[in-house]
Amino acid sequence: MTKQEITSLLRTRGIQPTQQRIAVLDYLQTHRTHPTADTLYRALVEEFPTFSRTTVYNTARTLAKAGLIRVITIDAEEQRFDAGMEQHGHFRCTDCGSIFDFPISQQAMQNLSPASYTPVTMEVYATGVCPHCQQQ
Amino acid sequence: MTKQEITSLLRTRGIQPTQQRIAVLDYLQTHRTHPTADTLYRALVEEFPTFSRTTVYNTARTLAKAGLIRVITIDAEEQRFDAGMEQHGHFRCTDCGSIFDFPISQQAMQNLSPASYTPVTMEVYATGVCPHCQQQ
DNA sequence: ACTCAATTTGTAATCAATACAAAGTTGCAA
DNA sequence: TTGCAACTTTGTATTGATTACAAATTGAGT
Repeated sequence: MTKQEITSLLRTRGIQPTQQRIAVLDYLQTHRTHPTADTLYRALVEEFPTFSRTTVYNTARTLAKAGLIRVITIDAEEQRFDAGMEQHGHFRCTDCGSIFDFPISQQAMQNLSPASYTPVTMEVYATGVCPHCQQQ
Repeated sequence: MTKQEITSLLRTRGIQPTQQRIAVLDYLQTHRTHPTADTLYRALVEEFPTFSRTTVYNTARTLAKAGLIRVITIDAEEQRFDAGMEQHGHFRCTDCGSIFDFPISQQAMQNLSPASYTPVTMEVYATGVCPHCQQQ
């Protein structure tokens, strides 16, 4: 997605397309690494010398509320952000700490939905050792 | 589960059945309310006047490592504990903050499992407004 | 009882996240 | 363009859950 497209996307959601917001969403769309707030800050302060950690949190909350990103709490330590809005699960390696996406079929996801509630969001978190670390 | 049963359960897992550990596991098995560390502390300090918050965390980690309880991170704020080891998902109401269990069929859970990883644990978190809050 | 290791406990420290107010920016109307 | 009001960003101070740590206590085996 180009910055132009991000700008109009934000506008359609009623969010002022500020430089910082565009940069954060752009970064998350480009880097599907589920970064923490700190990682995001360190990356973007290069581009915006006055960038602030508070802005990361403010922006993330704004984008999450608008359904443009999701907040991942698979790691109890700190929250992570993901611009991948299509259906998928997250796998965290207990060895290297990396977080990987894995596909979940539409059918499998629908089967999960609890009968007595009407969930707005649904997250699937798996934990174990990733293939790479298993080889070690 | 009686305290006797909890005691031998701990023994079979190679965990010293101390008063505090028995009390924590007993509380979690009796109260399926997904309490926070603080809630657990306030409840148990009544019984053990010298009870400490640190013990809550120590004990929880020990029990979780042994597979006797699970740590729930559906709420980014603070972690919660659950002695329900059978298969189920968690629903958090964004209004009242309560967390409810909901059933997940064996089949549905197996369908989730990612092909490229071998997960050790799997959590399903749903968020929305619970029936009770929807009536308001 | 005695001893050594495991556990508990209280306090201090850590650190992610938030509160807040000042400074900066943007949109809009005249 | 100018000015104003609302919104955003930013830096600092604060909060609050969790962990580190060392002293005190408990427990198991001899």
